[in-house]
Amino acid sequence: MTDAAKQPTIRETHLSKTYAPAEVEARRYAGWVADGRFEAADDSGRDPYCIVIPPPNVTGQLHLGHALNHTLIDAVVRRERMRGKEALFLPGTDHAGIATQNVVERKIAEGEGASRHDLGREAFIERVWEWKDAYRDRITDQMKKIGDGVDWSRERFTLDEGLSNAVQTIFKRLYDDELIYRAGRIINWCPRCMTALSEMEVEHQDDAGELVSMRYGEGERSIVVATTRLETMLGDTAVAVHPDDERYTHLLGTTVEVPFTGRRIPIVADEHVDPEFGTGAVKVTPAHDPNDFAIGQRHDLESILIMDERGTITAHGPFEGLDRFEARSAIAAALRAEGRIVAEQRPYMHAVGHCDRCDTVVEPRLSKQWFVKVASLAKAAADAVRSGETTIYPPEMEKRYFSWVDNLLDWCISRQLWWGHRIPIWYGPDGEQVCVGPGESAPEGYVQDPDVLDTWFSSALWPFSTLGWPEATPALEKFYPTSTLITGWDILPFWVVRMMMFGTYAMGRAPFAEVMLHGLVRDKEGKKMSKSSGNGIDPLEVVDQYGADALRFMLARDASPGADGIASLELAEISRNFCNKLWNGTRFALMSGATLDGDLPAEPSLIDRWVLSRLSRTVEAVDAFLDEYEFAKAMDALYHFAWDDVFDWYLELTKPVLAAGGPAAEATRRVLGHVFDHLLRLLHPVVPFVTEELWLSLTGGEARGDSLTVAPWPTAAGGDDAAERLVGALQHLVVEVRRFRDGQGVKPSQAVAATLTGLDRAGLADQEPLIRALVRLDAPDAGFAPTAELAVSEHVTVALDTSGAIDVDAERARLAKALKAAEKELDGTAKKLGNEAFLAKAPDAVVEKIRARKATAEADIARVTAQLERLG
RNA sequence: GGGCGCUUAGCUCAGCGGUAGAGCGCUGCCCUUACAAGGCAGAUGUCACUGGUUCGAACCCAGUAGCGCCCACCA
Repeated sequence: MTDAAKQPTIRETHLSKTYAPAEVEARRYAGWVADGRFEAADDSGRDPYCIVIPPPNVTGQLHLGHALNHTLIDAVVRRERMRGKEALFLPGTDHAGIATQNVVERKIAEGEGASRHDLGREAFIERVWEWKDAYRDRITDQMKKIGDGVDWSRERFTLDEGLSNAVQTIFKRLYDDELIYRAGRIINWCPRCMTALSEMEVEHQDDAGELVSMRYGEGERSIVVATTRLETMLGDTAVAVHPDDERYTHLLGTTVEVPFTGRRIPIVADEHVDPEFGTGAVKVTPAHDPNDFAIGQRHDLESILIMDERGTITAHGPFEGLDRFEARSAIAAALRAEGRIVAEQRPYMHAVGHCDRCDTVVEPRLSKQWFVKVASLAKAAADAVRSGETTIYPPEMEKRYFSWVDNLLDWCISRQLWWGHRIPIWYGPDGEQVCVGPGESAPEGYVQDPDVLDTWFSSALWPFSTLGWPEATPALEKFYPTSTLITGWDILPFWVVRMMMFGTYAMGRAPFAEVMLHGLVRDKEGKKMSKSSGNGIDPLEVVDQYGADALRFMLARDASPGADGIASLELAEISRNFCNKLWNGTRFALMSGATLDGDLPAEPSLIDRWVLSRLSRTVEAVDAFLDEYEFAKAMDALYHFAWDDVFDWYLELTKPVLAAGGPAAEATRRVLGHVFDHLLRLLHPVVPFVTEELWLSLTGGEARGDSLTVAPWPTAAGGDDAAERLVGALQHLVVEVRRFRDGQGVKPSQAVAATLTGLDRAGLADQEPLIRALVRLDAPDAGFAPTAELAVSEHVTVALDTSGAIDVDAERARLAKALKAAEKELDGTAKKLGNEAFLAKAPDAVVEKIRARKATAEADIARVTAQLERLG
């Protein structure tokens, strides 16, 4: 055969030599939206599949964590759509109360030096809406760039009309059910944000504070207490000791004077006090500490607020007007001057609450706020998981879920902010209060509560408010409960728990069948990415540089339930390379005439049987992994099938077949088309753009209005063990010959004359031309004089003429290594088989396997030894 | 103070009872017309430590050491 004839028939292709993502992505995304590919119908006969987006805050732009979240959701929804479901990925954004108000306030302060109070409530809120509109556009633009297949016609915002109506409806319902109440309690107060917070919005950090012990009272009647918040002494209304603490029994019922205040306070007995800690006596400030508040309730103590909302001391006296921290040191100095300080410990490490939005030290403070009574709601939320109505991935996260729902405190929902859902409570002239439902109005002369709701209150309704609740819409009917929630584990308590509570309450059913909690995105050093550490990567930068598919593949190939993922430009590059490889592999298949015309051959060749078997096994693996949200493993299976089996082996193995032409080539072209068709389908959910572009070229479906977005998801067709075994042997043979050639310094391009014997016994007789082509072994001519003989396997020997002396040392070294490995294997297996206990107790299958391994090792040793002898 | 998890090749991790694996990195050869964003071949590990269970342990159990995270009202 001439050189020219060896070439496969190359067809023209319009595909470029490397994949250029930018143009393809913009065109394809616009096309998908124009064709309504992501729009879900409420009235189709298809089974519903729905995931609601964890609504990004309108505060800013999307970061890599969002990109990860969106990639996983989008991949799942796209796969379900391909599986024939009416699949909905529902988009939207969150008004993010405190966060957004803070950002806009800061912006206005920087730009015009004005505060929100200068503008007034209405004007300020208007400014926030402007901000929101700009950022919402930015976010949706980002979502389009990363390929989110969302139904834009259903986009929602937590403050839009429908959702505000939902908020008001559920508030009223909870209020009427007496699950919302107003009470004066110790709440967490941020003196900078000037609002109440829930426990969840408080971050505890170990700070270096001080522990100061001071003496109240004089002489025998004095008592020493310790505190980390010295300034709160101004509001002390008792000193408490344990009832059984004999050291203080004689002081019970007596009073001591609080320095600087002239106030005399009682010494009381309370079980809460730990006699082991410090002096066993504790100062009690009911207005500024939750424990002290409880003690105050039990002993009917007065609660004295000693600072205002900004943390400035208001208690009359020498410290009035000081900031709480200034007051702390001023009081220490004053007490020291009076000789009342008994001990001072600095630094004293202890947990201090910080505002999770601005990091300011939170001040516990007695305040009248609105609360949700959570007990019954939390129980229903817990039961939904305990009963299996909702399954959490990974299962270990259940513990964390339960530790939240089972220990939930009543939820403080009022915020002293302007940006948010205003509390629908109106107060009458005489302090009457009325809860106003949607469409209702308050009686004449009533004024509305100025506060707004915790932003998570509206987020908690998201899975049903976005579908139209409280109206009984077709969408709600079709898609609730939603299928899966995919979100980061960090918002489990904020969001997941509360959606579970409100979902079971409002709808009578948990909002999700499954909850998949993924991790955070970390950098290559394993550090959490954040703006402040400067290690953040902008997802759009990755898109610009490497393409959206590379971004998505990078994120998905490292994502597992509960586990953090790694991202770096280096990893993005690797993913880009994979996309490019896919591009070129498919391009080659196209040029080789891969076709989807006609059925698969009735009797495929060994190589074709092998690749179809590999494909089927890959489908099985990918399905099993994706069903468990094991994206990393699914991507690994696909990566290796694509790169190792298809690109490295199958395409090489088909080249000679295609070049030879005839019916065999025709058959292989159909298999080639089939394999790429399915490979592209399998990859589409994660790398939608490049696969769509390639698939439409492969199928010619563009003209028919086809799209991979709606192509059926592959199903496994069954494995072929015999084909996998034979091709495995063929691969082994090829690698052995290549190794020899490499060791001998024979150039890959150099053809070498050789004979192959024993292929028939190996079951590979038909594959001789293929093997020769792969390792460049020419048929021997008349003057063939082999210079080396290679026993590559039990059955097959290759004799070849390397045209000259072979490098005996190199070959001997190679063989010696093989011999050593075989001897080690023989040693290990022989030892096992010589062990009576092993033979008696190990399962037969295992014993058989070891016997077979021993036999192989023995054969290898014989073969390699013989070869070494031949070398002399 | 509770709870969860981790420790396997230089790096990031998979394997969770029967031959230690992958990707990247590294070494050598190759511009072989699908792809140099590539191909072929290669090197690399007392699977944290100590005991135990087992015919057999990276894998199960106990303890030790380091690391990470979550929760927490000891003033």
